[in-house]
Order: sequence, then structure tokens, then C-alpha cells
Amino acid sequence: MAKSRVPPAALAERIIARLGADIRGGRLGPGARLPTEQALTSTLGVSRAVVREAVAALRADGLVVTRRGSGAYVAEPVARPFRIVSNLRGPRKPSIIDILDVMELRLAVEVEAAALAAERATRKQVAVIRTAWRAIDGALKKGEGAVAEDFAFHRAIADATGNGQFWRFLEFLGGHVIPRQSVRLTVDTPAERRSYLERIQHEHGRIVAGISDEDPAEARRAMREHLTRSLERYRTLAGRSGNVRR
Amino acid sequence: MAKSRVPPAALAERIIARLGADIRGGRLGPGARLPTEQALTSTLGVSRAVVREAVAALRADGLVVTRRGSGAYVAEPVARPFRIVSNLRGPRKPSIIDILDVMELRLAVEVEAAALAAERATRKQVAVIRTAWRAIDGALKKGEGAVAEDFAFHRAIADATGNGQFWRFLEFLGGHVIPRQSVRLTVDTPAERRSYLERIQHEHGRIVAGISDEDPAEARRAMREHLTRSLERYRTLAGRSGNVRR
DNA sequence: ACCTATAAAGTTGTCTGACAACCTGCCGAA
DNA sequence: TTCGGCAGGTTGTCAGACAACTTTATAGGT
Repeated sequence: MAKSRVPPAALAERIIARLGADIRGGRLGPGARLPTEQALTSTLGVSRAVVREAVAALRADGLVVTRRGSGAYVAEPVARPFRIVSNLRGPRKPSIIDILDVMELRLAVEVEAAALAAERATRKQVAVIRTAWRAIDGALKKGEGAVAEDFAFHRAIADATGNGQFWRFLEFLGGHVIPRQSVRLTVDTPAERRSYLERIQHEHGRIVAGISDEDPAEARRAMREHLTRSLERYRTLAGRSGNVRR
Repeated sequence: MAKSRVPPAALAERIIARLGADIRGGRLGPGARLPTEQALTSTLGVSRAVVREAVAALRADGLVVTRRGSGAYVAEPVARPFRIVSNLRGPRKPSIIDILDVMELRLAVEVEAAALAAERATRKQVAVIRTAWRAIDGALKKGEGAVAEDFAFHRAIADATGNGQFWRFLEFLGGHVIPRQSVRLTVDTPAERRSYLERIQHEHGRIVAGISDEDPAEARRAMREHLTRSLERYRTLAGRSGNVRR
């Protein structure tokens, strides 16, 4: 009845968790050398293959670096990754509230991206943004929603900041914010849908104007209103109002 | 004379890079099953241990999941991590310009965090922020710079957003933005240093006021000015002016 | 005494072979 | 037709060995 005596497939995982906690918790500081593979095999009672697999995972996580002939050492904390879902391993679906949290983060980044784009965008980058904007128009006229085009538009803005971190982060968030199916739920009739999409295009237009006018404040304001509106829509969809928590 | 014909320790790395590119590039979509270990050993001409190590790394990266007895499959793109440094593997030191890029990202997140904190912070969270603020005061009166206290202050604000993604992201960025040594370079004399730190404390005070007054716009403005100033300081330090790139 | 070159030991990287645990699909029996 | 079990395939783990490299110790020369 109990979970049986043997955790079915967790040998390497346990070692990863243990060593990872030691490193993240600071018990093994940067540069510290961790036990040799042989030592780990004997103290943990597993084969060397398991230990090597665990070390490989930690290396992929950017937590350790290995030097052949010398040993494995705790890496500098520069290369460690950021994950949206904290509960990695043991995959749990992100809830609606998680998505809202991520969207707020996205709003923060995109608002600033619009301002930076207004300050720095080259003529060519502005042209790309404008082209993406028109692409959305084209898709809308053909009657279908344009999620890919919308993403390309926002991506073009992030690109125009000249700061690679912005578009990389946005691209990363892109996988976590999936508007499609939710949008369907809120607007049903073609008329509603059409007016909704047109309003979005109008908001996009204000953003484009702010950027090409080199007016950071206006670009910021337009982007903020655009994303806030979309955020509010999801929030009401999630049944959770403007939430003043105090 | 040449680097010798064989990349000394790169067998697993090459497989990781190759499969990772296939997945990230979309040539292997989510849910797709990747070749069996045996197939990889024969097609790539390496032993199974190497293949297993590569797969373990990809699993740690959140790119694949393995099911014993069944195979290895491309994971859903939800669990993939975000890295600040793109050029992982083959560690290259982040340059000054990289740090500036990251600081801009941090500014974007923190400005919004201040506004959200002003909207949502509970009384207790405001108290924590205020305590952290006073802790900086205390450290300054004792004559020493207070980087830890400063970080705690910003972290308390991110905490008060009620959005876990904010403080987690900030904590992640914390490892990449290291003000200490650089600050030393720009302010030398104790008098300069003192006035500089006092001005920072004054800026902090405005942020605290904006949050406890529940005034998001003011909190946002105060945080933006605070971080912009610090960003400008680094920028001049890096010898690269306001950089209008067009 | 100090420095250098060689040897030795220690450590990670890779290969090979084997068995266990588990999943999938086929096939035969009820 | 439906259910059960069986066989093959696949990942997880173990064991032993050698290669490549690093670090330390040792012996030798200056």
C-alpha cells in the first residue's frame, strides 16, 4: 500500500536537488569544489553513472563547472537561469493567476521598451514596426485574428530598443502568455470581435505614433494603456476584480 | 600549432547544442519524440554514456522529458528558462555594456513594481519597506555603504506587489548587477561619498512616500528617477554617453 | 638553497557490457 | 469482441576499464 520501498525513478533527481540546494543555499559558495565523483558514489550509495548524470544536469543549470582532471566547482552566479514556473520537476500546469502575474511582468518590460524604442529606434527599425502594424491590418481585413502578427509587432518594438535583453526576455515570455483561446471566450459575435480588434489596432497606432515621433512619454503611455486594457480583460475573465488587497 | 584536431572535451556539448538547436528552432516540436539512445549512439558515433549525459542536460534545461520504457520527448515550452547571458557554455565575462542592458531591464521591472506596490501593499508590507529604509539609514550613519540593505529595500518593494514573479525576477537580476566595486570608482572622497549616499536616501524616501500614500504615479516617477540617475552614472562611467543611435 | 624536469597519484571523460524496470503493441484465449 | 499475458523495445542503473588531463610530489641539476 505504501509507495513501495523504492522511489521509482528519482536517484539522479535526489542528488540534483540536494547539491542544488547546497549551492543555492550558499552552503557551497562560488568556486568551492564539490566532492569527487568517487566520493559521491560511496557516500550516496549510487553508481558513478548516476552521479555523472546529476553533475551534468547541474552543469546545464549553470550551477557548476567541471574541469577535467581537476574536479567540479560551484560556478559564479552569473550564468544561472530564471524560470517562470518555480515548481519545476513535477510539472504542474500554470494557473490563471500565474498567467496574470506573468502578464504584469510583461507589461512592465514592454512599457519601458516602447519608451526606449522612441528614444533610440533607427529609421529602419521604425519602418519595421510600421510594417508589422500594417501586417496586422491586413490580417484583420482578411477576417482572421492575427496573433502571430501581433507578436511580431511587439517584438519589433523590443528590437528597436537596441537592447538585446528586451527582445530576448519578451520572446521568452511569449511562450508563457497565450492569448488565443482566452480571447475567444470573451468576444463572441463577429461584430463584437471586429470592434474589439479595431480598437486594438487603434491603440497600436498610438504606440507607433509615439515611437516615430520620438516621444518616449507618449509611447510609454500608449503602451501602458494598451496592455493595461488587455490585462483588465483577463482579470475580469478570471473573476478576480481590480484587487486592492489591503 | 593549431588547436590540435580534436576539441578536447566537447562530445556531450556538441550533442546538447545540436539537439537543443533542433528543439529551440522548432525542427522538433513539443511532444515530438526524439531518437532513442541507441539510435543516437550509432548515428553520432559516441557511446551511450555520452548520449545519456546530453539528454540529462537537456532535461535539466527543461527542453525534454523522458519516460522510462517509452522514450524522450520534447517538453512543452512552459518550463524553459531565461538566461541573461546568451553565450552560455564557453564562459565569457559580461562586458560593461551587457551590465547596462541588464540594468535597463531591471529599471523597467522595478518602476512597475513600485507602482503596483503603491496600489496593493498591505500595511505590514509598507512597514517592512519602511524598516528596510531605516536600516539603510542606520548603516550609513555607521559610515559604511549598505549594499545588502539597499537590496533588501528594493526586494521589499517587489514583495509588496503581491506578484511573486517580480521579486523572483529581481532576485535573479541581483546576481547580475553588482554595484559595489563600480561605485567606488566614481566617488572617492568621504565627503563626495557621503553626499551621494544621502541623496540616494532622499530618493528612497520619495519612493516610500509614494507607496505609503497609495499614489502609483508618484511611486513610479520616484523609482524611475532614482534608477535613471544610477543608470546614468554607470553610463558615463562606461565612457558611452546618452547614446542616441540613429 | 632554489629551480626545473620527471614521475606518480588523483580526477573527469569516454567506452563497453550487462541487467532491471517499465511501456507499447501484438496475439491468442475466453 | 474483449481481456489477459507475452515479447520486444526503451530508459534507468550498475560495474569495470582505459584515456586525457591536472595537481602534487620527487629527484635531479645548477
